[in-house]
Amino acid sequence: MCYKFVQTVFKMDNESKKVLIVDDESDILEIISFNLQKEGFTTFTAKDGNDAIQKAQQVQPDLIILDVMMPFKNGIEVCTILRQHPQLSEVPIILLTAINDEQTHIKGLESGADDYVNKPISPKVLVSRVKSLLRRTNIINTNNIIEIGDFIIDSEKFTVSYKDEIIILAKKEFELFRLLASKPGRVFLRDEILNLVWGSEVIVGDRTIDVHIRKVRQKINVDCITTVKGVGYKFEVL
Amino acid sequence: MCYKFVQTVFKMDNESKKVLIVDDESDILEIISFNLQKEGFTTFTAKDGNDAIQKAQQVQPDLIILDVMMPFKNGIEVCTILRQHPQLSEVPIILLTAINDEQTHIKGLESGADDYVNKPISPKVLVSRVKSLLRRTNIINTNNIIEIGDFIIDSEKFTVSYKDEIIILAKKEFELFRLLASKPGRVFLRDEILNLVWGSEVIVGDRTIDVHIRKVRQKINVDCITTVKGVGYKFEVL
DNA sequence: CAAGTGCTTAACAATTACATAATATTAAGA
DNA sequence: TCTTAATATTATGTAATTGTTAAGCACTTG
Repeated sequence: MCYKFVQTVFKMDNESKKVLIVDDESDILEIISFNLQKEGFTTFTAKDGNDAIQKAQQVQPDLIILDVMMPFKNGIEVCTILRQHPQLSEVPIILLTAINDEQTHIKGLESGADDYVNKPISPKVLVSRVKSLLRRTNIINTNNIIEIGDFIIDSEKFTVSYKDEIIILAKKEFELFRLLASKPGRVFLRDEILNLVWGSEVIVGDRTIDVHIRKVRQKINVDCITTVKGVGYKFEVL
Repeated sequence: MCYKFVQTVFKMDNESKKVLIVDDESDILEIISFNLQKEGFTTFTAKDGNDAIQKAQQVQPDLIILDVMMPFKNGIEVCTILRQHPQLSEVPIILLTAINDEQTHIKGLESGADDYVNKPISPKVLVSRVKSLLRRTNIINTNNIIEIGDFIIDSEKFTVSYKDEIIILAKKEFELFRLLASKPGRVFLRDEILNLVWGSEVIVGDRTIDVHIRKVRQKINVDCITTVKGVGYKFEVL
């Protein structure tokens, strides 16, 4: 039996993704934060370039939104610095730029930004770009196929298959199964499962997990999810 | 991360990309040609609108740079004509416009241009825009023929056929279908679809995607587009 | 200018995922 | 074996998501 899996699978869906927003205007920080949180993202803010770099190191965000026009260090400078940082050089960055500012767009992309959004900001556009960029980068730099035992879990295709048979799981079921299978043998506490699949802000009853486990077990129809009473669940290949 | 990746792929790719430059001032033709060639592009030139259309048919360029102010036919007229041309309707077009000429910008985008660059031209800006636009259009496999299952999707002819039967799709329908079919099995999020088919600055209602999916399904009349609830859509050959 | 096409939206229907409640079952300690 | 806490199972209502249809608008074409 072969064990191929990736660590980044850990942070699963939007629910648990961290976004750092950097702007000197607090109104804008609020608007963006609000809209991203509404979509299940966890947000952090910084109000200038230096602050941004510090916060980025602390929280290790999954994506950074950077205003270009800022005091002390502007967005492009921050971007350049981040790209040279050992732990942050890979973080996707979206720049907020004034419309029609060609020079800035180019400098931005050259300094390593992945995308830019024009001001004035449409929250809908921004959220859409964030999701799209996260998915794009995720697909490019992580192996989204977990192969374990006779199971193949393909996040790109959103499918699970067992010995060439395709099993159709609903969104939550899929995420739950993928989480457990991402670290075979490891026990996930009920709290961990809640955080990673449902997100930290969402409050759901305890029985909800059980019910989803039940559905997965039913659909998978292979005895591979073990209950650890009083603790949680784990995935095991037989 | 994905930046580095794209960059390297690019330099290998540029060699083969053909760019047609249209302007009545020969100095400008030279400057642009020189700078694009330096980056590995193959360039062609035309000095007025009629010439442009003729050359475009001959060389089938991957991208066209069009000056707006030209004798005989201006850039916007040329753009409109190209957009109706069977083989050239999908070629990315960059307009060169006088700065601050909002009316022209608007007309330009309405006539089907993909981007515009203000005069006086900065070669660096222009080259960067060319790359960026090519990258954008490249994601969706333009200029290629996708053959998948019994489908043949021809981006040049703008046609889809299924088992020798030709299916006529409207522009958006075609682009939507092509996007899904370009990566069979892969789920495209609704946000990804919006960004890649409608463009990131456009805001359309949520039901718009559904309606287009419906139309494609109806016209295709083969069950090959699967809904993944809460996630997006995917194309699958059966 | 009438007819046609493509696109978007609104309104409503249909479907499905999900959370919860209620009850049953299991497992471990006394 | 009994007790109890934890989990399993089932059923059900509802909220969220998608499907469908038709209508309106802008633009094109004959």
